[in-house]
Amino acid sequence: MSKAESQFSPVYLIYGCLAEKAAHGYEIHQRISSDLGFVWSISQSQLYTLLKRLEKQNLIVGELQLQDGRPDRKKFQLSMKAKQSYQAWLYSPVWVSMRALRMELLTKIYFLSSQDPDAIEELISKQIEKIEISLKSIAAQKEIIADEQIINQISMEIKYSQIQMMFEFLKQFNIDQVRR
Amino acid sequence: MSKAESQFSPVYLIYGCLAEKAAHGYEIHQRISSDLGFVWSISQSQLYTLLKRLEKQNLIVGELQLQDGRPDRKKFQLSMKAKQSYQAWLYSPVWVSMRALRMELLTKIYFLSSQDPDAIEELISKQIEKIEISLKSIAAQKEIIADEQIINQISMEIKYSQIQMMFEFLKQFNIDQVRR
DNA sequence: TTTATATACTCAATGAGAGAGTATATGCTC
DNA sequence: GAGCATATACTCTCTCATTGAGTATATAAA
Repeated sequence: MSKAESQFSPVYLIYGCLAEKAAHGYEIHQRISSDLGFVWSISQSQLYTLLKRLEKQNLIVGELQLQDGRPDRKKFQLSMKAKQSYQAWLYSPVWVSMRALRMELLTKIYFLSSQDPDAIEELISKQIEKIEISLKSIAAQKEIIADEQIINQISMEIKYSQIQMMFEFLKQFNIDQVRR
Repeated sequence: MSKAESQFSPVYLIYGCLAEKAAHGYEIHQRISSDLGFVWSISQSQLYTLLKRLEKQNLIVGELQLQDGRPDRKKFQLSMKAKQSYQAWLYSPVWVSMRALRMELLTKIYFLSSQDPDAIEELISKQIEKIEISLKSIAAQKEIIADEQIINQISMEIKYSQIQMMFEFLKQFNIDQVRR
């Protein structure tokens, strides 16, 4: 399980927000908290830290806006590179783990629902395929480790049931729910 | 969800190993990888970093052993304080989240199975109670957010199903499996 | 003879995440 | 009209998690 596969940092959450329109930190945080508050919980400071890092890496570009009566703020836009990596991310199914399926896949569906609702169906069917393959490989692994430490076996059993559950869930997922 | 409730760092994994006998880093890593490799994946360097931190905080005490033909090594023991916190941890049910139920609870069961197998039953029944309460509160929350962003609702739905699954799993858990 | 594996640990660097702090304006209550 | 909470907007510090690569020696396998 490589880093790229297993780790999903909130970077794409920022990209997703900025893909629709340039925004400043506070605004992004508001949106995430209200629309995805049960999927992600990201603190203000964490978000700002992340924005700074992305700006330093030239993945997003900030422009300071002076306001009076209000604190100044910095409006961010996606760089070309970030735009591309966001697009690639948005349309591809996630690595099969419960965390990714719950957090990352739902996030993709959320952004697709306002940015490209017609693509949701295909994403989900690609995801279902990927899960199917994964279930088979977990089943095979279960056989292999049948003589190992019982705790490992139980752990794998639980993992299997969870993914199976997501499999069923996605198969009967009603796309109209998330269409706007 | 406070840090203490939600975060389970591998610290207790180390405590659990050292509770049985003093050991050095390499040994601990071997044991975790083979017995709990599907539950945890912790790199060598992460383990050594952690050992250093715990030693610095006087939670474990290390003693350098010079070897010839082999690299020197450091044998660690639990401090009194760590022993107490380990005992308290070992017998209490975990915070209800999938991650904790899969990783932390199984780890407790694993250590109990060699350190105090008779206590497993009570731990599981306490855990079941705790899950029951949690399921009720999630169900109530589902009602409350029924008008919120659909993605949040779906996320909560998934969470509920997962925990329900663990609930059923624990209710029919056969303790003899893990008894030695 | 070379190469992989086992033993044992170090170091550097990045990233995640919590927590508290700063500053100003508006609205609301007593 | 005095005080107090809330909304706007962002900063700073610190700890801990995690990866990746490197060091050094001995033995077993090819």
